[in-house]
Amino acid sequence: MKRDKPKYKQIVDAAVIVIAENGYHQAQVSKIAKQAGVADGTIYLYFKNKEDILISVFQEKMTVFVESLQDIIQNGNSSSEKLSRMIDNHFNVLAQDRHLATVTQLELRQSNKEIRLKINAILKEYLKLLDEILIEGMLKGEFNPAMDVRIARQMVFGTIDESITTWVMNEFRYDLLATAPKVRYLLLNGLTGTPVL
Amino acid sequence: MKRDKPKYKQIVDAAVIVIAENGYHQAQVSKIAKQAGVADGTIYLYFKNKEDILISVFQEKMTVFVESLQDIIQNGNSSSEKLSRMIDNHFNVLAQDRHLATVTQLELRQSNKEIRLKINAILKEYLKLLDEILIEGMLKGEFNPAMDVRIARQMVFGTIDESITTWVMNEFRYDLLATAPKVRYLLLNGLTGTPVL
Amino acid sequence: MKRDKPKYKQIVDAAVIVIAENGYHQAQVSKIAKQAGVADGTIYLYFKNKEDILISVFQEKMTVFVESLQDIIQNGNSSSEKLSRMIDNHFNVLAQDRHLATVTQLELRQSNKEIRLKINAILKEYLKLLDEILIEGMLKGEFNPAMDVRIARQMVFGTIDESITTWVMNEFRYDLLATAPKVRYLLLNGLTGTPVL
Amino acid sequence: MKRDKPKYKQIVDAAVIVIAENGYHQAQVSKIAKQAGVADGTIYLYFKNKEDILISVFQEKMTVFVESLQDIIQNGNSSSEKLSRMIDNHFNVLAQDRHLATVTQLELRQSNKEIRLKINAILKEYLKLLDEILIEGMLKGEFNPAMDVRIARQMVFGTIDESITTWVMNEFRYDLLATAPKVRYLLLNGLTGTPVL
DNA sequence: CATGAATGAGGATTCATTCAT
DNA sequence: CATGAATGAATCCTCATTCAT
Repeated sequence: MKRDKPKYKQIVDAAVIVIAENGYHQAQVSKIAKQAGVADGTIYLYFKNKEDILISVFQEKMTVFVESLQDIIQNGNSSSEKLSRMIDNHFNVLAQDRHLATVTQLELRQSNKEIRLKINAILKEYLKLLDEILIEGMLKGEFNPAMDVRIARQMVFGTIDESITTWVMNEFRYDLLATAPKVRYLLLNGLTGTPVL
Repeated sequence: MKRDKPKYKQIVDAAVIVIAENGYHQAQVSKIAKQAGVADGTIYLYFKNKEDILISVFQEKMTVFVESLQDIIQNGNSSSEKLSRMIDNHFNVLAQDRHLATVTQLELRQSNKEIRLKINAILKEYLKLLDEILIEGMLKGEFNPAMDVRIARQMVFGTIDESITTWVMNEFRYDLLATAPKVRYLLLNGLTGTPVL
Repeated sequence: MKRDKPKYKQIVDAAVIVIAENGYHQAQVSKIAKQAGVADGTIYLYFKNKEDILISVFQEKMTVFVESLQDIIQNGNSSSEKLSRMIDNHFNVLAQDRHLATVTQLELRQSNKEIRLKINAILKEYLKLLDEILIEGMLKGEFNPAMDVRIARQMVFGTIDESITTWVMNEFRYDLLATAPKVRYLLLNGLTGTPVL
Repeated sequence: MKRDKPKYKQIVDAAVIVIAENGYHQAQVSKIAKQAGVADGTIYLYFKNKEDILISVFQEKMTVFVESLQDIIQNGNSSSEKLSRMIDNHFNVLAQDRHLATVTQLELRQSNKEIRLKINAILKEYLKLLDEILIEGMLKGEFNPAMDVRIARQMVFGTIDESITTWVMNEFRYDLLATAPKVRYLLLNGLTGTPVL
């Protein structure tokens, strides 16, 4: 499997650095090759084309999220606790790797529709796990049993995503982690803090 | 004022169509000119450069949102009603113009950092109005007076944005408008539906 | 005759200023029109095309040189005195109008071969008068009767031209007029200062 | 060193031909590439941009002049002999390569100020060698010890330049080489042929 | 496996000129 | 006579990808 060869990871990591430091549109294949310490042509022994590199970057990094989330789901207690830990984990990973945060929140979104669709397909696995938490919570009565799961998932993910993107756009000027509990609280209770009928 | 001349609007509208139908990176100036029914050079009598066209597209269309929202704020009753109407308005405008939805949710985000920053600056005005609604609601006791407005705003906008983007990515396959009341309900009440302490 | 109409001269003078201040390649028709205080289209009521403007500039200004030289030839005494006065005149006119010097020595030479050929045709009249002085001097025995007039003319004109061009290129940093007598002396006596057999 | 690679010279030579045959403003990069037998993109592996090609053309060809002149200075006897050989050499090189003559005398002068300044800097080396000959001759008493070297240099170079430019403009219709000894004679003895006091 | 020199398609922008008013 | 909005042709350069070594 090519994904186990050392140069594969070498190139993926080089891509993250190059994209974070130069921006999506200035991340030429030759720059990535140089950063990875290989020749331009070598890239094409491990990746079909440039698009394949970008998607692989997302895939490799997403794996970390998915695995953490699987662990959280298996070892958590209540659904709201799982949700909290999912939020914390999401914020933590990106707060600790600003290169990665820049790449996922800003740069990779500049890719064309085709790539974005493939990225979204990869993201789906993560969102499916989120759905699991939500559904479990609904069944258990922790979450509103009448809510639309899709909308709920979009609210959770959209809020997290928007928060982190804003943080990146503001050049990491404030403490992202302090935001996590507030996000959790607001997602659970909504704007009113008490149910509106 | 050039922005009042008919050709200005003609070109902006042409740009929306061309970008929606061809994608951001395939939206050449010559295509926009052709769609607008003017010569390539005419574009440059109304716009400084291609970037200026793209920003103007966003600005012109954003004006519709901002003006509607200003109207909603002035004529609405309760804060939660204003929020509801804001959400409805946002969904309605884009549900009725799929070209525009494609452009704002997918294509325009492929632009480079410079353009994105300018787009974000325009967006701020809209978000400021959203903040007004939220703050008013907190003062009136309709919204949780203890909540962090920034996070609340990110939740509202992030949820709306994520919902619409998903709809566009799924190629408009379901009824977006049916989503609006659910989004409203979930934003107000949160996942639990009852306050969690 | 169009050349007697006030706007004709107005445009020619505007062209000199615009070319001197912006350079040949930045001297657009619209800039010349603006400087002349007329509309772009008006230019074409007085000139066939842009090339026609440039040639007219040279022609109008060359007239000054030619008329002065005709006067010098008619009123001078010895041939070497005529030559001296011709040199002085050439240096004087350009020393007093740095815009004109910039235009004739640097900017107008950036024009294409076609224009340069037409400019050279206009220059010929001036060079013919120079030939007259030289031939008269040869007949009178003031100048070497055995010399090749064409080469002699090229030496005189080439030396003057090179001197003035160097002065313009050095941004008028030294006194051009102090150069005139030295040029005259060297042209008459050559490098040796005494005849070489 | 890129300048030693065969393609470098190949492209420079192609540029001379293309410029000579099509004129400066019609010498597109793609034409030069085609003439050189390489792809357009290959040009940019050897040259930074089009301006770099043009300057390199002048530099490469000027090197021939400078090296010949250095040889002449080292191996010549009297100063006037060195001057004669310098003149002969200048005329010879251009008489034998009409493409080059067209390019240096007419086409390259159409370039913008930036390029012209760089070309002039290259030319200075050549003129410095000319100054050496003149100064040596003054010290030895072969040339007028009282003359202004700058003016003398301008006379020598201006005369040669004017002669060759005229020849090119007249489309090589007469024998340039026959001109060389006359130029030499006139430069040394001046117009009078006998000293004027 | 690895290299890196070579390829060549593709697009924003300027500006001389026209012509309806 | 005068205007100035509109025209549209024309070109340098980048960079993903290939393939001979």
